Amino acid sequence: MELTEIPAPDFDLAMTLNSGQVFHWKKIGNGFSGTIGDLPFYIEQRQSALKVYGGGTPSPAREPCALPRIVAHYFALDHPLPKICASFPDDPVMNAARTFCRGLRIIRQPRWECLATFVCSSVKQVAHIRQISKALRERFGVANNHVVRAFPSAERLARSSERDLRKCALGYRAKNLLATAQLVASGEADLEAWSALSDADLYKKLCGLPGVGPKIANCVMLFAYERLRAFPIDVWITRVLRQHYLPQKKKRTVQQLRQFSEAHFGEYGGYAQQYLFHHARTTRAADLGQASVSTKART
DNA sequence: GACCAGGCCGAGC
DNA sequence: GCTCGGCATGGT
Repeated sequence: MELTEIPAPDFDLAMTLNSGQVFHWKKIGNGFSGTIGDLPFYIEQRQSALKVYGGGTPSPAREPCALPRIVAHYFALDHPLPKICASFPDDPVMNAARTFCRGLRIIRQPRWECLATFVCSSVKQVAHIRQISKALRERFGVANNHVVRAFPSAERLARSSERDLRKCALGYRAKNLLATAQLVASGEADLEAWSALSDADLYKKLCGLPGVGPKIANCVMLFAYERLRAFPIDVWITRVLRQHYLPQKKKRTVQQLRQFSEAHFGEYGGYAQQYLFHHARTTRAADLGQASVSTKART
């Protein structure tokens, strides 16, 4: 394995990998093992630098200096994070999230891997999505002699069956994953070509795929197409918006939440959303943990 | 052992 | 156009 070190200012590796945008990185020692596309990596953060072991076996097809570029691109180290955070609205909830999530970046994920993973994500907790990602990689991914296998291609999953996919604890999502894999494998859904589309057209295309609706389409736009405005609204964000931004006796409709968030969070709304999501989810989980501990102590 | 989870889809209004 | 139930499964 080659070892390189790359500068990574304004970046928190653990925060980014644990924020619920990517699900396959495994904590090992002081760092994380995972893949970027088909390449295996082990990455440790040392202050504002990353120590990168990786890329698997060096191949003549790849220039030696390519690895730092691949890593820096994946973690979007070129995103102007101070400017992005400064663009967030100035209010108590957003400010708390911004402070809590310092160094969190929106990763540039491979399109198919991101789409497939989020098709599997509906009404699943983050911990379970990780399990599904792992199961799919181990059952269908190519062995790479590494801790984490690469995500299986659309072609590979298209050749599987709903029965086999269900063995990865997918439940009813198996049918959608298979159908979407077949559309992508056949070329009918050309994920790479779609990167040239406008936000609105890309959104329509994604929503045309089995198992993809407004929420998952926005996740894929944000995490795989670098549409940093895209604002996925899941149960956590719905709670945040209803509690802190649009409190009202009469429940706001999903439509109202969409209109508000698109207008209110601006150019980097997707980043703001991710900060709000991760902060809400993490602090809520901590609260629940505390509560159960104190309950136990009392009984 | 309930309750909940990064929703989507078709059916019935 | 909108609301509502069904869908599988495991973590908390």
